[in-house]
Amino acid sequence: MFSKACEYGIKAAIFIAINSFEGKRVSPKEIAEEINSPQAFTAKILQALARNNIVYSIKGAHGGFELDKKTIGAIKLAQIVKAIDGDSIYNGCGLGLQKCDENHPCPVHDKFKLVRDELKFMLENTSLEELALDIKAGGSFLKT
Amino acid sequence: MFSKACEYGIKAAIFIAINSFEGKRVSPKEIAEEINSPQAFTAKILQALARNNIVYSIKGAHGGFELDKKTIGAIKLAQIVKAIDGDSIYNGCGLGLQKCDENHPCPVHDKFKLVRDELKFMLENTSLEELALDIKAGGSFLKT
DNA sequence: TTTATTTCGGATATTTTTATCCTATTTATA
DNA sequence: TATAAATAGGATAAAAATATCCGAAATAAA
Ligand code: FES
Ligand code: FES
Repeated sequence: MFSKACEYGIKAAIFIAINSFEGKRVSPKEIAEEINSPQAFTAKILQALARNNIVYSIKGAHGGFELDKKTIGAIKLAQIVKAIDGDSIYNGCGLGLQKCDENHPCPVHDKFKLVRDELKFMLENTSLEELALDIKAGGSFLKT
Repeated sequence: MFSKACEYGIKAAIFIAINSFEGKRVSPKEIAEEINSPQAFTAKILQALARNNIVYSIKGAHGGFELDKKTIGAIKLAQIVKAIDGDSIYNGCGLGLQKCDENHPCPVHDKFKLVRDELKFMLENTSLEELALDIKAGGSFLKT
Protein backbone atom coordinates (compact mmCIF):
# COMPACT_ATOMS: atom_id res chain seq x y z
CA MET A 1 0.00 0.00 0.00
CA PHE A 2 2.52 2.57 1.17
CA SER A 3 6.25 2.38 0.49
CA LYS A 4 8.60 1.54 3.35
CA ALA A 5 9.83 5.13 3.17
CA CYS A 6 6.30 6.36 3.68
CA GLU A 7 5.62 4.01 6.57
CA TYR A 8 8.78 5.21 8.29
CA GLY A 9 7.87 8.82 7.53
CA ILE A 10 4.44 8.53 9.12
CA LYS A 11 5.73 6.76 12.19
CA ALA A 12 8.62 9.20 12.55
CA ALA A 13 6.27 12.18 12.32
CA ILE A 14 4.02 10.70 14.99
CA PHE A 15 7.00 10.15 17.28
CA ILE A 16 8.23 13.69 16.72
CA ALA A 17 4.72 14.94 17.51
CA ILE A 18 4.61 13.03 20.77
CA ASN A 19 7.90 14.58 21.84
CA SER A 20 7.08 18.04 20.63
CA PHE A 21 4.07 18.08 22.93
CA GLU A 22 6.61 17.83 25.71
CA GLY A 23 8.98 20.36 24.20
CA LYS A 24 11.58 17.74 23.31
CA ARG A 25 13.60 17.49 20.13
CA VAL A 26 14.55 14.07 18.86
CA SER A 27 17.40 12.72 16.74
CA PRO A 28 17.24 10.28 13.83
CA LYS A 29 18.88 7.78 16.14
CA GLU A 30 16.14 7.98 18.76
CA ILE A 31 13.46 8.00 16.12
CA ALA A 32 14.82 4.93 14.35
CA GLU A 33 14.95 3.08 17.64
CA GLU A 34 11.40 4.00 18.56
CA ILE A 35 9.89 3.11 15.21
CA ASN A 36 12.19 0.19 14.48
CA SER A 37 13.65 1.47 11.24
CA PRO A 38 17.13 1.75 9.69
CA GLN A 39 18.69 4.90 11.03
CA ALA A 40 20.42 6.39 7.98
CA PHE A 41 17.47 5.67 5.75
CA THR A 42 15.15 7.24 8.27
CA ALA A 43 17.37 10.31 8.34
CA LYS A 44 16.92 10.71 4.58
CA ILE A 45 13.17 10.59 4.97
CA LEU A 46 13.31 13.15 7.77
CA GLN A 47 15.24 15.43 5.43
CA ALA A 48 12.44 15.11 2.89
CA LEU A 49 9.81 15.89 5.51
CA ALA A 50 11.85 18.92 6.59
CA ARG A 51 12.19 20.14 3.00
CA ASN A 52 8.42 19.91 2.72
CA ASN A 53 8.01 21.95 5.89
CA ILE A 54 6.19 19.15 7.63
CA VAL A 55 8.73 18.86 10.41
CA TYR A 56 11.44 21.29 11.45
CA SER A 57 15.09 20.37 11.66
CA ILE A 58 17.52 22.22 13.89
CA LYS A 59 21.14 21.66 13.02
CA GLY A 60 24.11 21.67 15.31
CA ALA A 61 24.57 20.85 18.96
CA HIS A 62 21.29 20.31 20.78
CA GLY A 63 19.62 20.10 17.40
CA GLY A 64 17.15 17.55 16.25
CA PHE A 65 13.69 17.31 14.79
CA GLU A 66 10.60 18.92 16.18
CA LEU A 67 7.35 20.44 15.10
CA ASP A 68 5.27 23.34 16.19
CA LYS A 69 3.01 22.19 19.00
CA LYS A 70 0.26 24.46 17.72
CA THR A 71 0.19 22.99 14.24
CA ILE A 72 0.29 19.31 15.10
CA GLY A 73 -3.47 19.20 14.94
CA ALA A 74 -3.42 20.68 11.46
CA ILE A 75 -0.94 18.23 9.97
CA LYS A 76 -2.77 15.46 8.17
CA LEU A 77 -1.41 12.09 7.05
CA ALA A 78 -2.20 13.06 3.47
CA GLN A 79 0.56 15.67 3.53
CA ILE A 80 3.14 13.14 4.62
CA VAL A 81 2.07 10.52 2.10
CA LYS A 82 2.08 13.07 -0.69
CA ALA A 83 5.52 14.36 0.28
CA ILE A 84 7.05 10.88 0.19
CA ASP A 85 5.02 8.70 -2.18
CA GLY A 86 3.57 11.43 -4.35
CA ASP A 87 -0.10 11.58 -5.19
CA SER A 88 -0.45 8.58 -7.49
CA ILE A 89 -2.28 6.85 -4.66
CA TYR A 90 -4.96 9.53 -4.89
CA ASN A 91 -5.09 10.00 -8.64
CA GLY A 92 -3.49 6.96 -10.23
CA CYS A 93 -5.28 4.21 -12.08
CA GLY A 94 -5.62 0.98 -10.15
CA LEU A 95 -4.59 -1.02 -13.19
CA GLY A 96 -1.75 1.28 -14.21
CA LEU A 97 -3.27 3.09 -17.16
CA GLN A 98 -1.32 6.27 -17.81
CA LYS A 99 -4.01 8.34 -16.19
CA CYS A 100 -7.24 7.61 -14.40
CA ASP A 101 -9.80 9.10 -16.72
CA GLU A 102 -13.58 8.99 -16.36
CA ASN A 103 -13.82 9.17 -20.14
CA HIS A 104 -11.42 6.31 -20.75
CA PRO A 105 -11.73 4.17 -17.64
CA CYS A 106 -10.06 0.87 -16.92
CA PRO A 107 -12.33 -2.07 -16.06
CA VAL A 108 -12.15 -1.52 -12.32
CA HIS A 109 -12.35 2.26 -12.39
CA ASP A 110 -15.75 2.77 -10.76
CA LYS A 111 -15.17 0.31 -7.97
CA PHE A 112 -11.55 1.24 -7.44
CA LYS A 113 -12.31 4.91 -7.27
CA LEU A 114 -14.66 4.36 -4.33
CA VAL A 115 -11.93 2.67 -2.33
CA ARG A 116 -9.27 5.12 -3.39
CA ASP A 117 -11.43 8.09 -2.45
CA GLU A 118 -12.19 6.59 0.92
CA LEU A 119 -8.48 6.15 1.54
CA LYS A 120 -7.89 9.72 0.48
CA PHE A 121 -10.62 10.98 2.79
CA MET A 122 -9.18 9.00 5.65
CA LEU A 123 -5.69 10.39 5.13
CA GLU A 124 -6.95 13.93 4.71
CA ASN A 125 -8.95 13.75 7.90
CA THR A 126 -6.50 12.07 10.21
CA SER A 127 -4.18 14.41 12.08
CA LEU A 128 -0.84 13.74 13.68
CA GLU A 129 -2.34 15.01 16.90
CA GLU A 130 -4.98 12.36 17.29
CA LEU A 131 -2.50 9.62 16.44
CA ALA A 132 0.08 10.95 18.89
CA LEU A 133 -2.49 11.26 21.67
CA ASP A 134 -3.70 7.72 21.10
CA ILE A 135 -0.18 6.43 21.54
CA LYS A 136 0.35 8.46 24.70
CA ALA A 137 -2.86 7.00 26.04
CA GLY A 138 -1.55 3.52 25.39
CA GLY A 139 -4.12 2.73 22.73
CA SER A 140 -1.66 2.05 19.95
CA PHE A 141 2.00 1.39 19.23
CA LEU A 142 4.77 2.37 16.83
CA LYS A 143 6.66 -0.89 16.79
CA THR A 144 6.71 -4.69 17.25
CA MET B 1 -1.41 -0.15 -4.62
CA PHE B 2 -0.87 -3.28 -6.70
CA SER B 3 2.47 -4.38 -8.17
CA LYS B 4 3.05 -4.08 -11.89
CA ALA B 5 2.94 -7.87 -12.05
CA CYS B 6 -0.50 -7.83 -10.45
CA GLU B 7 -1.79 -5.10 -12.76
CA TYR B 8 -0.62 -7.10 -15.75
CA GLY B 9 -2.10 -10.27 -14.29
CA ILE B 10 -5.53 -8.73 -13.84
CA LYS B 11 -5.59 -7.19 -17.29
CA ALA B 12 -4.31 -10.39 -18.88
CA ALA B 13 -6.99 -12.44 -17.14
CA ILE B 14 -9.69 -10.07 -18.34
CA PHE B 15 -8.41 -10.29 -21.90
CA ILE B 16 -8.29 -14.07 -21.75
CA ALA B 17 -11.85 -14.04 -20.41
CA ILE B 18 -13.07 -11.89 -23.29
CA ASN B 19 -11.57 -14.32 -25.78
CA SER B 20 -12.68 -17.43 -24.00
CA PHE B 21 -16.28 -16.25 -24.31
CA GLU B 22 -15.69 -16.57 -28.02
CA GLY B 23 -13.86 -19.86 -27.76
CA LYS B 24 -10.52 -18.35 -28.68
CA ARG B 25 -7.15 -19.07 -27.11
CA VAL B 26 -4.63 -16.27 -26.87
CA SER B 27 -0.83 -16.14 -26.75
CA PRO B 28 1.40 -14.09 -24.46
CA LYS B 29 2.27 -12.03 -27.52
CA GLU B 30 -1.33 -11.07 -28.23
CA ILE B 31 -2.03 -10.48 -24.58
CA ALA B 32 0.97 -8.21 -24.12
CA GLU B 33 -0.08 -6.18 -27.13
CA GLU B 34 -3.63 -5.82 -25.92
CA ILE B 35 -2.76 -4.80 -22.40
CA ASN B 36 0.38 -2.86 -23.28
CA SER B 37 2.81 -4.86 -21.20
CA PRO B 38 6.26 -6.41 -21.73
CA GLN B 39 5.76 -9.76 -23.40
CA ALA B 40 8.24 -12.03 -21.61
CA PHE B 41 7.37 -10.61 -18.22
CA THR B 42 3.70 -11.07 -18.95
CA ALA B 43 4.40 -14.68 -19.90
CA LYS B 44 5.93 -15.28 -16.46
CA ILE B 45 2.82 -13.91 -14.80
CA LEU B 46 0.62 -16.10 -16.96
CA GLN B 47 2.62 -19.09 -15.80
CA ALA B 48 1.89 -18.11 -12.22
CA LEU B 49 -1.81 -17.75 -12.94
CA ALA B 50 -1.77 -21.15 -14.63
CA ARG B 51 0.04 -22.76 -11.68
CA ASN B 52 -2.70 -21.34 -9.46
CA ASN B 53 -5.36 -22.82 -11.70
CA ILE B 54 -6.80 -19.42 -12.47
CA VAL B 55 -6.20 -19.71 -16.21
CA TYR B 56 -5.44 -22.79 -18.27
CA SER B 57 -2.41 -23.07 -20.50
CA ILE B 58 -2.30 -25.39 -23.49
CA LYS B 59 1.17 -26.16 -24.74
CA GLY B 60 2.26 -26.94 -28.25
CA ALA B 61 0.92 -25.98 -31.63
CA HIS B 62 -2.46 -24.23 -31.45
CA GLY B 63 -1.86 -23.78 -27.76
CA GLY B 64 -2.33 -20.66 -25.71
CA PHE B 65 -4.18 -19.45 -22.66
CA GLU B 66 -7.84 -19.83 -22.03
CA LEU B 67 -10.30 -20.29 -19.26
CA ASP B 68 -13.43 -22.25 -18.78
CA LYS B 69 -16.32 -20.17 -20.05
CA LYS B 70 -18.53 -21.52 -17.29
CA THR B 71 -16.24 -20.45 -14.46
CA ILE B 72 -15.43 -16.93 -15.60
CA GLY B 73 -18.24 -15.61 -13.46
CA ALA B 74 -16.85 -17.38 -10.44
CA ILE B 75 -13.32 -16.03 -10.73
CA LYS B 76 -12.90 -12.99 -8.54
CA LEU B 77 -10.14 -10.38 -8.64
CA ALA B 78 -9.18 -11.36 -5.12
CA GLN B 79 -7.89 -14.72 -6.38
CA ILE B 80 -5.63 -13.06 -8.91
CA VAL B 81 -4.28 -10.50 -6.48
CA LYS B 82 -3.63 -13.17 -3.90
CA ALA B 83 -1.86 -15.41 -6.42
CA ILE B 84 0.50 -12.65 -7.49
CA ASP B 85 0.89 -10.17 -4.62
CA GLY B 86 0.03 -12.48 -1.75
CA ASP B 87 -2.45 -11.50 0.92
CA SER B 88 -0.54 -8.79 2.76
CA ILE B 89 -2.91 -6.30 1.17
CA TYR B 90 -5.75 -7.97 3.04
CA ASN B 91 -4.03 -8.72 6.31
CA GLY B 92 -0.95 -6.55 6.51
CA CYS B 93 -0.48 -3.56 8.78
CA GLY B 94 -0.74 -0.22 7.02
CA LEU B 95 2.34 1.04 8.82
CA GLY B 96 4.36 -2.13 8.39
CA LEU B 97 4.13 -3.63 11.87
CA GLN B 98 4.98 -7.31 11.68
CA LYS B 99 1.36 -8.25 11.94
CA CYS B 100 -1.88 -6.35 12.08
CA ASP B 101 -3.12 -7.16 15.54
CA GLU B 102 -6.22 -5.78 17.24
CA ASN B 103 -4.48 -6.25 20.55
CA HIS B 104 -1.35 -4.38 19.55
CA PRO B 105 -2.55 -1.96 16.89
CA CYS B 106 -0.57 0.67 15.06
CA PRO B 107 -1.84 4.25 15.27
CA VAL B 108 -3.89 4.04 12.08
CA HIS B 109 -5.23 0.54 12.60
CA ASP B 110 -8.92 1.32 13.10
CA LYS B 111 -9.15 3.72 10.20
CA PHE B 112 -6.91 1.73 7.90
CA LYS B 113 -8.78 -1.47 8.52
CA LEU B 114 -11.99 0.09 7.26
CA VAL B 115 -10.37 1.00 3.96
CA ARG B 116 -8.52 -2.26 3.67
CA ASP B 117 -11.65 -4.28 4.31
CA GLU B 118 -13.57 -2.29 1.74
CA LEU B 119 -10.84 -3.03 -0.80
CA LYS B 120 -10.97 -6.68 0.12
CA PHE B 121 -14.73 -6.76 -0.23
CA MET B 122 -14.50 -5.09 -3.61
CA LEU B 123 -11.92 -7.58 -4.90
CA GLU B 124 -13.83 -10.54 -3.52
CA ASN B 125 -17.04 -9.42 -5.16
CA THR B 126 -15.80 -8.41 -8.57
CA SER B 127 -15.75 -11.18 -11.16
CA LEU B 128 -13.77 -11.47 -14.35
CA GLU B 129 -17.07 -11.87 -16.13
CA GLU B 130 -18.48 -8.47 -15.32
CA LEU B 131 -15.21 -6.78 -16.19
CA ALA B 132 -14.92 -8.62 -19.50
CA LEU B 133 -18.51 -7.82 -20.44
CA ASP B 134 -18.02 -4.16 -19.65
CA ILE B 135 -15.08 -4.05 -22.02
CA LYS B 136 -16.99 -5.82 -24.75
CA ALA B 137 -19.76 -3.27 -24.30
CA GLY B 138 -17.23 -0.48 -24.80
CA GLY B 139 -17.59 0.83 -21.28
CA SER B 140 -13.95 0.40 -20.29
CA PHE B 141 -10.50 -0.23 -21.72
CA LEU B 142 -7.38 -2.28 -21.10
CA LYS B 143 -4.80 0.19 -22.36
CA THR B 144 -3.79 3.78 -23.15
C1' DT C 1 37.90 30.56 18.98
C1' DT C 2 37.88 25.84 19.63
C1' DT C 3 35.37 21.73 20.38
C1' DA C 4 31.63 18.65 20.51
C1' DT C 5 27.30 17.71 18.57
C1' DT C 6 24.11 17.25 15.10
C1' DT C 7 21.80 17.59 10.49
C1' DC C 8 22.83 17.68 5.33
C1' DG C 9 23.79 15.50 1.33
C1' DG C 10 26.63 12.99 -2.01
C1' DA C 11 28.42 8.41 -3.01
C1' DT C 12 27.89 3.73 -2.73
C1' DA C 13 25.93 -0.87 -1.67
C1' DT C 14 22.25 -4.23 -1.32
C1' DT C 15 17.81 -6.08 -2.25
C1' DT C 16 13.62 -6.37 -4.72
C1' DT C 17 11.01 -5.63 -8.72
C1' DT C 18 10.68 -5.44 -13.43
C1' DA C 19 12.22 -6.98 -17.81
C1' DT C 20 14.76 -9.76 -21.39
C1' DC C 21 16.93 -13.77 -23.57
C1' DC C 22 17.52 -18.36 -24.79
C1' DT C 23 16.81 -23.27 -24.68
C1' DA C 24 13.89 -27.24 -23.44
C1' DT C 25 9.62 -29.41 -23.73
C1' DT C 26 5.10 -30.25 -25.45
C1' DT C 27 1.73 -30.89 -29.06
C1' DA C 28 -0.89 -30.71 -33.59
C1' DT C 29 -0.48 -31.77 -38.06
C1' DA C 30 1.61 -32.69 -42.46
C1' DT D 1 8.11 -39.58 -37.91
C1' DA D 2 9.48 -34.94 -38.90
C1' DT D 3 8.37 -30.29 -38.48
C1' DA D 4 6.48 -26.20 -36.92
C1' DA D 5 4.20 -23.79 -33.25
C1' DA D 6 3.60 -22.87 -28.70
C1' DT D 7 4.29 -22.67 -23.45
C1' DA D 8 7.86 -23.63 -19.46
C1' DG D 9 11.43 -22.16 -17.09
C1' DG D 10 16.33 -21.10 -15.99
C1' DA D 11 19.79 -17.49 -16.52
C1' DT D 12 20.69 -12.91 -16.88
C1' DA D 13 20.06 -7.78 -17.10
C1' DA D 14 18.19 -3.34 -15.89
C1' DA D 15 15.77 -0.34 -12.94
C1' DA D 16 13.87 1.04 -8.66
C1' DA D 17 13.55 0.80 -3.74
C1' DT D 18 15.84 0.21 0.39
C1' DA D 19 19.87 0.78 3.14
C1' DT D 20 24.69 2.26 4.55
C1' DC D 21 28.80 5.21 4.82
C1' DC D 22 31.31 9.30 5.34
C1' DG D 23 32.75 14.00 5.05
C1' DA D 24 30.77 18.87 4.95
C1' DA D 25 28.26 22.39 7.17
C1' DA D 26 25.92 24.42 11.02
C1' DT D 27 25.40 25.47 15.83
C1' DA D 28 25.72 25.67 20.97
C1' DA D 29 28.67 25.94 24.59
C1' DA D 30 33.12 25.74 26.83
S1 FES E 1 -9.00 4.47 -14.97
FE1 FES E 1 -8.29 2.87 -13.73
S2 FES E 1 -8.89 3.54 -11.78
FE2 FES E 1 -9.65 5.15 -13.04
S1 FES F 1 -1.91 -2.87 13.22
FE1 FES F 1 -1.51 -1.46 11.66
S2 FES F 1 -3.22 -1.73 10.41
FE2 FES F 1 -3.66 -3.11 12.00
